[in-house]
Amino acid sequence: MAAVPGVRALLNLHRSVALQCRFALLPVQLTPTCLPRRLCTITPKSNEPKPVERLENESLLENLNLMGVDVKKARQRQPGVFRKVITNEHGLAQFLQSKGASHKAIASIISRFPRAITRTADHLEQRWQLWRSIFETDAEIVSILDRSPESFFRSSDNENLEKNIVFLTSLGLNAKDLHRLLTTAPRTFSNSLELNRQMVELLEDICAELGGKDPEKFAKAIISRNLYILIRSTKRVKKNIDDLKTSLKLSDCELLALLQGAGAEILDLSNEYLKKNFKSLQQKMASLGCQRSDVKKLVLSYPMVLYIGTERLSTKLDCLLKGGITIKQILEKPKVLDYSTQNITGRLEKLQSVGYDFQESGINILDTSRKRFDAKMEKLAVSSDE
DNA sequence: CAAACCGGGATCTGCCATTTAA
DNA sequence: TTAAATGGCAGATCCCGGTTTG
Repeated sequence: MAAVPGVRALLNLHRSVALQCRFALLPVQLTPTCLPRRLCTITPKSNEPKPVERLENESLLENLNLMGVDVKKARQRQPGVFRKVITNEHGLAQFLQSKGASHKAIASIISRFPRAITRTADHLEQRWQLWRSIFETDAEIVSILDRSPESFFRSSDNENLEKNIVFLTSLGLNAKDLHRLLTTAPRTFSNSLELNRQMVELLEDICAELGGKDPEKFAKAIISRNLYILIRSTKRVKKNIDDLKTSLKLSDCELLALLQGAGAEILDLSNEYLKKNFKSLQQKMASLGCQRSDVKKLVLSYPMVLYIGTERLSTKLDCLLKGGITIKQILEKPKVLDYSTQNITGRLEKLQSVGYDFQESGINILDTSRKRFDAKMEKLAVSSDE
């Protein structure tokens, strides 16, 4: 508002004074802080009060406070930043502002990832341009920074970022895939090229081991189906694949199909979670009189069932069964499990009120969008009136 | 035409531990 | 030795609608 330019002028003034002070103090400060430390290493007396080694940069603290940064939180995250002699908080703020970030967003970004203020203007511009090679607008980038400042700022290696983009493109991911990837899992692009490469190699190796003919295509398929895969550890992904294979007793061929299909989404579950969910799924199914083969069939046709937590899955199934649907029907049309228990419950009630017969009409009606469901309900209501 | 099939979109960071660099 | 860089982890679905099929 009206006050903003005034404040900024004040900040700039303050900044230039502060800089002068810092430079003026620099040679003077270095001597006394270094000297006692050296003495200490020669005669270490642990009981003596340690000389304060490096003080926090006072003008920096003041600047950040004025900018609305949550200094306490920031200090807790990255204390080292606060002892730096030269920082670029104003440069960063101006930069982000020029890209359309609000003051509030900027403060929040620095609060959550203080090291951002150590980046130079040139560096920032370069990194931004690299991101812009994937995004259409600055606004998209701003919203991601606001969501996850760490993804953008954690690495200062722009060259590595560039190599990642080249690498991912070389996998056959197109512009749209890259866009989705950077939007969804921005951390991927701050990974070292090596780390990303290792995951891709793991996937390709697995494909080859299972007798797949096109490992590159396989890796690409998994990445585009599971955008989080590259921010998982190879250890985790490998273990999940092994576990799936053994617990379901899958043939190579079945596993291959599962992984490059809907199963890709399941790979980034934590190892424990996957195991636990599989176990409880099996128990639940057994208690409903199902065979092992039923469980296998269910997982193969609808892998996301393993994504559902023990408790939730149990209540969801019970809710369906209580509504007059058989487990056999669920096995045939597992996608009904996609919907929330609340949603299912509501629909079951409505359907019951018009006397819908699941045995006769099937349960597909549960697996449909709200709009379509409501439209259908209206027709049913009319016909049941007559 | 309605029903069934099928894939996609939203979302997923913020912290801790270890290694590397200065 | 400190700070920076990097790797890793836990957490835990739901919904929509274009297209094909019958």
